[in-house]
Amino acid sequence: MDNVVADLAQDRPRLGRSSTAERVADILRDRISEGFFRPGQRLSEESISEGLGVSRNTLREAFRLLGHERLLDHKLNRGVFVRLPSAEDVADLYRVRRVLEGAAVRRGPAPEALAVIKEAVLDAERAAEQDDWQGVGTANIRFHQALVSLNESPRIDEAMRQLLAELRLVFHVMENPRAFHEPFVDRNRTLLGLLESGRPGKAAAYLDDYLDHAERLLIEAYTP
Amino acid sequence: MDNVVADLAQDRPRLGRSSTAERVADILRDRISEGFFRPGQRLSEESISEGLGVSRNTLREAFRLLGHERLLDHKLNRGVFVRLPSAEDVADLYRVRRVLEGAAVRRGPAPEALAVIKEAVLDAERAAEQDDWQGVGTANIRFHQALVSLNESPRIDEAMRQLLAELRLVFHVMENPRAFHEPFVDRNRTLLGLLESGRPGKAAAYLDDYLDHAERLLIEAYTP
DNA sequence: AACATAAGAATCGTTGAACAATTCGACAAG
DNA sequence: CTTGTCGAATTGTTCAACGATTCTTATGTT
Repeated sequence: MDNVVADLAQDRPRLGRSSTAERVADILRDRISEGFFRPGQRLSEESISEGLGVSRNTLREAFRLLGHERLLDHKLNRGVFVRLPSAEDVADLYRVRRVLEGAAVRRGPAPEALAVIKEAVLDAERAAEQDDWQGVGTANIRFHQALVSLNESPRIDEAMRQLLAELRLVFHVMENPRAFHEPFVDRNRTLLGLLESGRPGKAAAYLDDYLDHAERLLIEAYTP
Repeated sequence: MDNVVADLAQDRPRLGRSSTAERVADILRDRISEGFFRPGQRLSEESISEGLGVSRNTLREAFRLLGHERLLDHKLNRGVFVRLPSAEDVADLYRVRRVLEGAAVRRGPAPEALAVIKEAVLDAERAAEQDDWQGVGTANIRFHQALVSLNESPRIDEAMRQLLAELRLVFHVMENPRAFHEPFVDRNRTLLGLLESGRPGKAAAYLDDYLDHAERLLIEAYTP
């Protein structure tokens, strides 16, 4: 019985998990992430509150939440816009990635975490074989999220989630995001191998080169 | 003329920089940081909105902002409380510090950034001589903020600001926060020396030990 | 006396309307 | 072509109201 109680305690955070504003934020976050709302687009309070059937006040609370996640840009008296990251933003996002992912691989893999990473690599390879580049993209995101989870820090996991959501904004203004993901299917496989072989230094060096490559490719293809 | 326009563009972010909700959030953030509102305390919407002369809706927007900074805890239908970090939170904060500060020292110092760090060390030493432990605390915070700035990443700077604000919550529920800061005046000096001598590896190792020490001390003295 | 239950008060969540403040485009004047 | 002015549209903020939820207190039962 104690086991049951302990297990249930895990779900406790999900209990408070519902206010209209937060649910609205969830919806908008999904819409932005899937590209329904394009970067740079203005989100009208009136039309969206009417469309979702919530009051303007509630919608504004949701806007604040997403603004803090850097998905929306709140300009005083002018409204909220889907964030359009600058080239400088992209550079900074990769600075953060180098720090977070670098620390992760240097730390070395924990057994279960490594299984999740391997799964992401396999998913990416399967999707690539079927020319499903959308699938490759999401698998790639899962890969890096799992990589960062090696730090075993909830706050770092959360920061990485936000970072990747922001990066997705960049992909949405690129011409052909598919071609961009292509070379990294193999590189993920290689990085996984280095992790398994237990050579943190080697893996970290490879990761640095990996991220340099990705950033360069992204900046080139990026037209803000 | 083009120069003038380019220069002015720098100030553009400051233009949007004021809405009542944000100013309210600034006030509350200061009050929390200085300990006027204690961790665990509930902040009544009615009394605070009346006290500040703003409407409940505006106050709630401010609450959302601080909630996202982990300074407030928003419990559905029960109100907002000043966050009271758990021991697990403290452990996680130090995990993040190890990553962010570790990456900073490994990267090695830039000349001007090093000047800011040195200034913080001197401030701490001066304050310590006068038994001004409040001053030592703020100087110590400046030291670590400057340290992290070696990463040259606005997002990491921002994350560190939030982290330190959260850590201040912990200090506010400790019995004697002064004694806690005392041993680190010297350690900051030592770490600075290692940075100047240009041995990133040595500095990183020392920092790890530094943070282990600080975390242990903090956990011991912490009564949540 | 201990406990469960139920009524009541207090507070939050959300809405809708209202008005002031600000932005933006159009158009007229210099 | 630049500058000033007007007006429509949108945001910023407030206010009042009501249902929903939590907390408190009183009541009754064993």
